[in-house]
Order: sequence, then structure tokens, then C-alpha cells
Amino acid sequence: MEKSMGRENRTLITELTQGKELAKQLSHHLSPSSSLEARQFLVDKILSSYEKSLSLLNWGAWVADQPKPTVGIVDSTHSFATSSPRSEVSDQDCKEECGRDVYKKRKTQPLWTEQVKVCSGTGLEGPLDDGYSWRKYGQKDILGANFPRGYYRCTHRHSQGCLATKQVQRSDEDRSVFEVTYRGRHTCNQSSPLPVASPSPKNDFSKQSKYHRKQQQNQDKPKPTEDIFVNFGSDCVQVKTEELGSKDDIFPSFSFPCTSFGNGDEESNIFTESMMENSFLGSFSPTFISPATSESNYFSMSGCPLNSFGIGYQNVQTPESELTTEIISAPTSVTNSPIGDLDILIENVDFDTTFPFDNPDFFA
DNA sequence: ATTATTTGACCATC
DNA sequence: GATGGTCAAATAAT
Repeated sequence: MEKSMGRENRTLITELTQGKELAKQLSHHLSPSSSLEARQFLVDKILSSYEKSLSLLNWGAWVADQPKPTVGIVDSTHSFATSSPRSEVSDQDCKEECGRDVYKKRKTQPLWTEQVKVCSGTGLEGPLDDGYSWRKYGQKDILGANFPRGYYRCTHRHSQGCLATKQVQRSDEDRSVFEVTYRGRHTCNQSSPLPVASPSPKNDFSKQSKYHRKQQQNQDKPKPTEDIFVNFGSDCVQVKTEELGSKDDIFPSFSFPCTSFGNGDEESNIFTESMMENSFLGSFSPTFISPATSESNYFSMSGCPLNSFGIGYQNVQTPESELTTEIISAPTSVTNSPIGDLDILIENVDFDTTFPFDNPDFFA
């Protein structure tokens, strides 16, 4: 606890420092010659930084109520609908208390929901990868829902006892919206979206990414009951977090148009993840924003042709009846597992005050 | 051979 | 009993 609080404080300091540096950067961009995008980017980032700091403080209060927090820093953007805040189930407990106890345990897990909206001009789309590897373990038709709900658990559940699960439900009203309900925190190591940067990503692809790779490969060879992929070629992705139980749009959302994303080949995906997680996420964390401020936190990258965020997913035209398997794959990992990763992100990605906001390439 | 997905059955909860 | 969530055997993919 003390340790985690220490990390939290460091993160808080980091955030505030980052905000300060960003403000400096912004001051340098006040000249008319500077691009509007760059300024807007900085403004958003500063706001995000402040909100995150505030959120950390709130989270600290939340943590204080937890008997046994497993991680120190979380993205408190998310509200955890723990029915009754209790200690996390340890891996050992998991192994020892196998069987139907899982039902009870699940209820004690932190719970939060995100609405992942995929704006697609061409129609079909799918939920997004969140940086973790998931394994589908069930699907169920839900009463009153037009689309089945997919149940996913962390791939490392057995190997590392990671109890994180998520449910993906396509919205009835808006087919482009996927409601993703996360339950439990990732305790696995490989789940971290971080370690993807590599000069030769192909060789460095972790076991965790294997599944992603497979998903990406599916684009080339669609299965009969095809998975749904996101075509970012002309689409945008919008992720909105919501407090569970409250459908108010109290959480900020972000979206970014993705243009000219290659052919969905592996390489581009790797590059994407690299960018997202090390350059983009590490200093951006668009959704790590306090629920307290929704409007001002809208994060828009419109006007920023982020080619480098290319996501090689592509649509697979799927008949209505085939919308049953939802592959979650797209580096919108910013929104997943708010716990435990944020601190890593911040700590590992030393915010470089020379971050190339000035560099036109960054936005080009 | 290994790993992931599908899907009917089972269980817990309401 | 209805419903949602999970298990696990069968199947598919790699």
C-alpha cells in the first residue's frame, strides 16, 4: 500500500510536471505560424494531464478503501462498480478456489464499461483491441439485445492467474457502438501494452501479441462466420468510458480519424502499436481523464492525419447473422485496464519535453 | 501438436 | 423458471 501510494505520488508529480512542460510547449506554439493542430493537441494534453492528476487524487481515496490493492496507480477515468469493494483475489486463491466460486469472485471484481464507437463509412466494424490478449470463452444471446454478447477472458488466465475478463456487446441502437464491460484487473505480465517498441517488431512480438497477429491475419482469410474488423482506412474510432450503471456521458471520449492505413499487414500493426503505446499513449492517455469533466476533455485528433496510427484492420462484410464473433483488436489500449498500466506508462515513457510537437512529422 | 473458437450444458442469481 | 455468466468438449485454425 505504501509502496503503491508512493508510485501514485510519483505519477501525480509526473503528471503535473508534464502539464507544466506542456504549457511551456504551448507557449511556444502561440505564434500564428504554429499549427492549430499542434496547439489543440497541447491544450488537450494539458487538460488531460490535469484531469489525470485530479483523478489520481480521487483514486487515492478509492484505494484507501481497498484492503489489498494490487497496483498502485490506475486510470481513475473509469469508475469501478465494485458492488462491494473487497480485496483482490490472488492468483493462488484462484487456483485453490477453483470451481464455481468464480461466480462469487467475479462479483467482487472492479467493473467498468466503455463504449467503443467505430464510425465507419463503409459499414461494418468491430470492437477494438485494447492492448491485451483476450480469449473468447463464451457467447450468449441476451434478452432484449439484437446481438449476442461475447465473453472474453485474459489469455493468461491459467498461466498467470489473470482474472481480467470483458464482455462485448454490440449496441442495438447504434451498430457502430460496442459496449465493452471490463471486469477485474490484469495481473498478468504480458498484458501490458507497453513492450512493443522494437527495431524489429516481427521478431520481438511477444506471446501476447500472437493472438493479435492471428486476428490480423484473419483479415486476409476471413472465416465463414467472420470476425468483424475495423476499417480505419476511413473510419474513426471513438472510445467512451462510462461509469457502470450510469449511462450518462460523463466520461470523456476521444476519436481520431485514421487515414491511409496500409493493408492491414502485420507490419503496420506493429508500427501502430508501437506508436500508440510508446509515443502516443505514453504521453497522451486521452481517456485517463476524470469523470468530473466531460465536455472539456473531449479529445479530438481531427485534422491530424495520424497515418502513423495506422491500424491494419479492415472490414469484413458480414451478414447480419454473422455478427456473432467479435474480435477485439485495435490498439485503443488506452482504455483498457486502467489499473496498473498507467503508472508503467508514465514511468517508462519519460515524458520528453522535447517531444516533437514541433516536428511536423509528428502530425504528418 | 498446440492454441483458439464455438456452442450446448451447467450453475448462480434474481 | 428466466436470465446471465462460465465451463468444457468438440471443432477449427495455425
